[in-house]
Amino acid sequence: MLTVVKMNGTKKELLDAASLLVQTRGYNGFSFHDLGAAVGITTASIHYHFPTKANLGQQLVKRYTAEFIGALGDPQASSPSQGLLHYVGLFRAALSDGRMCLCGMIGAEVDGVPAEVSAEVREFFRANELWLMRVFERAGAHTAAARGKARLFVSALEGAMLIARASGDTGCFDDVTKTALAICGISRRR
Amino acid sequence: MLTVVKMNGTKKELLDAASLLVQTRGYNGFSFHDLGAAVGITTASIHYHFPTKANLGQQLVKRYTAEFIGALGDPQASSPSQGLLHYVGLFRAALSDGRMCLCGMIGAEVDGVPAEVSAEVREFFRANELWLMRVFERAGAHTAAARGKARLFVSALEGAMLIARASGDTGCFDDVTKTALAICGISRRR
DNA sequence: GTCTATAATTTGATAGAC
DNA sequence: GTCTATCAAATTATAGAC
Repeated sequence: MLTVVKMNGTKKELLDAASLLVQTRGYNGFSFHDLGAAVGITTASIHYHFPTKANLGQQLVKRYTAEFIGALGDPQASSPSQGLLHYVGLFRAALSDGRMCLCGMIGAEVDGVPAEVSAEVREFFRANELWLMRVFERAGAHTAAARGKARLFVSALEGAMLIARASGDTGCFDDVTKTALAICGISRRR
Repeated sequence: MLTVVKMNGTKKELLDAASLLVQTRGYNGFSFHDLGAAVGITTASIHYHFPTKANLGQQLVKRYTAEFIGALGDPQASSPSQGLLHYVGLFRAALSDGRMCLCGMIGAEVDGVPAEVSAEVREFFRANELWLMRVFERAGAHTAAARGKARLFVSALEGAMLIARASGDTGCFDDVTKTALAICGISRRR
């Protein structure tokens, strides 16, 4: 079960700053020094809030997943095409901020991060697939077809984010989402 | 222009081992010690072949791009659907070996790697888009539509690789390529 | 080409004062 | 909660012998 946890000021600031660092440089691309400098405290103080870097990473991904799935809301609350647009919007917002999806980033590095971190990333993709499947099911797809569309959709968005950032061309992402939405979203029957 | 460079034994072994390390753990997920241990030499000896880690990364991506595009061959040598199957096969082979695409990996980490490395990654995606565009153009698509399909196709494959590895489920990749091929490849007109 | 030795910095982490 | 001080290990890199 995904639950959003309340927390005090500094801990939230640390998670926010760490999120930005991971989403731009990767889990192994930032140090406690970088993080402390971003928030204005020493590396020793970070350890008061997070005993280890692995624990920080785990809490980071847990919070991200809970907030992401929470922001998605009920997959059958609106029309399928509206739901997909909403879904795309969450990824697009991160990209506009210069960020990769947190779990897309750590998912790439999967063999280079502690096991407790990668385990949380797996949960993120499981939850995403489920949410998208329900959208496609509402649109009339049966389970297998819905899973296929869900996997294509999330793959295309993660890949498009990655390539848009690597290429320094945000338009690449918009091209892909436009095509993906046309295929999976508003599939008018002739 | 992309050219494949001849090189002696140890340097090739280093590039091969470094490739595996980057494709599994990321550029910032391995050290010269890891690399030396994999090849059986000391970190000091690595510096004889590559002055810096950034230079190693640059040569790594250059070689990868040249070999990848070289393996693709002429985009209009066979039928579009055969060409796309061949393209998918290159990604699938890496995944079967437990690897992410080298440039997909570094593309994610783009803000956390030296500029000379990220520049080479940009070139990889530019070359991929061009190759796929020529395939879709041969299939009858005009420039804009061909670019849209090319971007969707490469995005879906990179994203599917990432998620398949993160989820520990290779079937995820096969699901996506099957759908992507059905959409982009053998699009029989009714 | 590869090694030993070494250097300079960085990194994740702990102890204990305030 | 945050700091100073400190630590051990890791990391990239150089000098010079073989």
